[in-house]
Amino acid sequence: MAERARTYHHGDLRAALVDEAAAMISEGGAASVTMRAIGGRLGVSRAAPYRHFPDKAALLVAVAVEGFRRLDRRLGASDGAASRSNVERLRRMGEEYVRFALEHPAQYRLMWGKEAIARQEEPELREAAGALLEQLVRVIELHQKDGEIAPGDPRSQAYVAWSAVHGLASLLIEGQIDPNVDVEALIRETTQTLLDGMRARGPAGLR
Amino acid sequence: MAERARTYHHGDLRAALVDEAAAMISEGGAASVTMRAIGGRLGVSRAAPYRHFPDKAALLVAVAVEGFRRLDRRLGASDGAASRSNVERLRRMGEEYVRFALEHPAQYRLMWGKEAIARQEEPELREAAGALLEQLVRVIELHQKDGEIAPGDPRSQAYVAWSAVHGLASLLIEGQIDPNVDVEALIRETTQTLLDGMRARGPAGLR
DNA sequence: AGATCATGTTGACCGCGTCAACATACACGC
DNA sequence: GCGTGTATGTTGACGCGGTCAACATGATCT
Repeated sequence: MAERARTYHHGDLRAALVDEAAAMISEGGAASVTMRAIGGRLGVSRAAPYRHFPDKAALLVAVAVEGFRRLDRRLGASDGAASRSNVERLRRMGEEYVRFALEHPAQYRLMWGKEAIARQEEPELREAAGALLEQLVRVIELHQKDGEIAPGDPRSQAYVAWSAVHGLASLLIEGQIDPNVDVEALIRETTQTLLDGMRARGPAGLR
Repeated sequence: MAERARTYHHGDLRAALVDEAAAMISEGGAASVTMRAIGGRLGVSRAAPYRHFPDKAALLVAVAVEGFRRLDRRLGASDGAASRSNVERLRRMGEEYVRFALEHPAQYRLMWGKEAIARQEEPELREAAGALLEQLVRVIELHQKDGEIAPGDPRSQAYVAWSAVHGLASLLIEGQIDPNVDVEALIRETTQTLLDGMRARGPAGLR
């Protein structure tokens, strides 16, 4: 958007801070992000960020929120690319989800690292993650209409699906998976198992 | 084991440090663990821990390793409690896994927070997590023999199962799940979907 | 132009991880 | 029993990082 660089105090620090923090996270992990370093890279002083964020945690929250939004958009795009009413939409979303995490491991980690970020509920974060969930719910409802997924509360089904892909992404990112494993195959197997399970049966308990 | 308290320099600092760190993590989160604070609580000075761990990260790794071992034992116990050759073993393990995470959220988070702990591969951690995986693999092999789970590489199936429960645990712990949801029901639905999916079909791709 | 606000800078403080120098207690050979 | 060495613990100091307060300066509005 507005691209003016050098005339003002800085131009658009707030946005630059978020971008730069995200970049540093990608390059050197969250630990490498320091108020001094980020200021230095942007040519401002260490305390400048405090005019835009109350503290470092707030800046990191902004980066995490941006991450959720990017992921949200990406899943939306992948969904749009699927032929409409195609039963494979959910599968594609799941695969794209995991790929996103693999491409941006440090940021993805940050999106989940509430501990290091904020202890109280950040409404913006909650909201961004909620949008992701909503998107999932809608696709599941579509699949239900096609008879591709068993009837039942789409929200709890969405949680189940989210658990599966987030868990896999997590395992992969944290290096918990044997490097000899074919990652793409594992992603496919996970989504396949998930879809099979979701198709099988209604609420629970009846085997 | 050896329980002598007050005679020696300290008695058994190393173990006490790990215990105390784990306790502090439970109470106040990982951020509340500081070399000075932990020393204070144990009546030693801030530098004392350095006689037992090269740095703070190593101490935290020890706590994480202990977490993996506890979880491993707990799953083993829950498995033993199931009647032998019962097809419900995997379900029980999955449910116990999530419950463990809910009961020890901060420690569970630490077990996955490599970022904050160590960037290079900690063999001990890897090993402890590996034991967990092995246990899963064995149970899956059993279920395959019973025809309860489709044939296929039990290791990749184990990863799929692990993904599901770890993902759910993660969502729950990080508060990503609507508090109105019935957690126990969600746990059951997740394991049920997982089991249904694993029963359905072999390798992948054939629908 | 002058007042006012937004934005940025500098100096200082404090807590934390960590190392080096020093202290002490236990262990073992005589 | 007694020195001596090693394991364990303590204290002082350093540097880094987050943050606040006081100050500076560019922008904005009348």
